[in-house]
Amino acid sequence: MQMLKHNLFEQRTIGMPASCGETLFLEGEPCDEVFEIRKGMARAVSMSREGERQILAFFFPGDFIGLPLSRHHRYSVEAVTDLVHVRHSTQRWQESLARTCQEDSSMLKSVWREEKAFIERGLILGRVGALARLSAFLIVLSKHLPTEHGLCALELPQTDIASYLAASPETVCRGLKRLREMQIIAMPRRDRFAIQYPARLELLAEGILA
Amino acid sequence: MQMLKHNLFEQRTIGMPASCGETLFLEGEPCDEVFEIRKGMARAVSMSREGERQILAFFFPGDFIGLPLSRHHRYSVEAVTDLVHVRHSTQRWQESLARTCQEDSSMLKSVWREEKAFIERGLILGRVGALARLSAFLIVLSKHLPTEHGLCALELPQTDIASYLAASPETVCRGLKRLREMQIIAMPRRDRFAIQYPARLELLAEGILA
DNA sequence: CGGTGCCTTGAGTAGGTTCAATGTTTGTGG
DNA sequence: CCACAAACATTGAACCTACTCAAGGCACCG
Repeated sequence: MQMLKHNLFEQRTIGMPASCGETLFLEGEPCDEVFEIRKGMARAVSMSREGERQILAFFFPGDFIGLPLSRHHRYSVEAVTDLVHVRHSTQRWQESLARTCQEDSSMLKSVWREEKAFIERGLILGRVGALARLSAFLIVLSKHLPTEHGLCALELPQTDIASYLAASPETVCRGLKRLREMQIIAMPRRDRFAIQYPARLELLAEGILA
Repeated sequence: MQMLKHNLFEQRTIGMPASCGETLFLEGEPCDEVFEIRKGMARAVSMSREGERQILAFFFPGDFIGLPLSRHHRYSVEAVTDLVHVRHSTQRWQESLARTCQEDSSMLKSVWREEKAFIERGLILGRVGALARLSAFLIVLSKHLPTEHGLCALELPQTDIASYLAASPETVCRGLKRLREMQIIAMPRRDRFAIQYPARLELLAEGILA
């Protein structure tokens, strides 16, 4: 295991806490720091001039965000849950990128993960039908969320899901209800869920099942 | 002007032609080459298992695509119009990135442009109302397309627009008609358009105007 | 115990999809 | 040069989904 050597940013530094709702950085601010999520969940938010809020992506432990690809941040990032994160100096990140990107591509991968998060939403929003979008989202979520006793912790207001899916909160609520009734997911509590029939959920996500 | 020195990829190499409809690379292929668009227009396409086709992004002259952020391409790229492009070795691209990314961020910018293309679609798909999405798309397009006599060359089938906007072709057609009737855009031919009232188009895009 | 924020449910409506038919443009071969 | 085919664009009508509006329920917090 030489992973540690390659990437300065993986370990070593001490995580800082941020509490639910806190803003890590704002759209338009200069890219001085790279943020690494260690624990919890964050959201990328974009605001149109008239205050229309859109959630562009969610980020999970291991993700690096606010990469200095442009001079200023193109989106704000807020903590969805309480989280632990690390701030790295942009300059050191860039140096480390220069150093490692000839040998391996571990740091380019972190660039990729940021990009992937945005592509993912595009793919989800491109689907027809609110149930298909919701299903696709749950599948993605379940791969990132910590699981215990077979239950995913869904510490995410439905309003956020709605904003991410470009749907109304009511539609999200009804969609979840529908999935429960179809026994495809279980939700013993509002903030816990389990996928009971992954195959059927996939079918829904692909728009095959009604 | 020291731009040329920084980035190996900007000039010098000879462009190769590709004709309308041609595939530059396929989803799943290894990232051996980086593609630079010199002239024309390309589209990123993703296929779901059942053959559901989605257009994820459009690319324009100056864009670098197929960046080696992951081992395999996450989307296919096809020529929308006849185009001229350059293929760079991934290895040399990476070396050049390592060399330049300490001094300036010109190459990181090209990473950013790829990412931006995906974010852009997310922002557009997040809007409510087909007219708003279409308007937002036209605004973006008009900034990229070559203009002559005040007319943008829209060498883009409406079906592609529909796929990009996650709408049916009929809706796109009716939307364009509506914009023409409102005198916000002019379309003397099917493949030419001009924005007559940018301000009103923006309002539509923001969902303010009906 | 009352408040506040979020979730849930219902009813009515508007907007977009689908289906189907027609029109237009482009390219091809006679 | 014309005729025909294929692909794309346009239009209308019926249907249906998801949104809006509005009211009530639940849970957490002081």
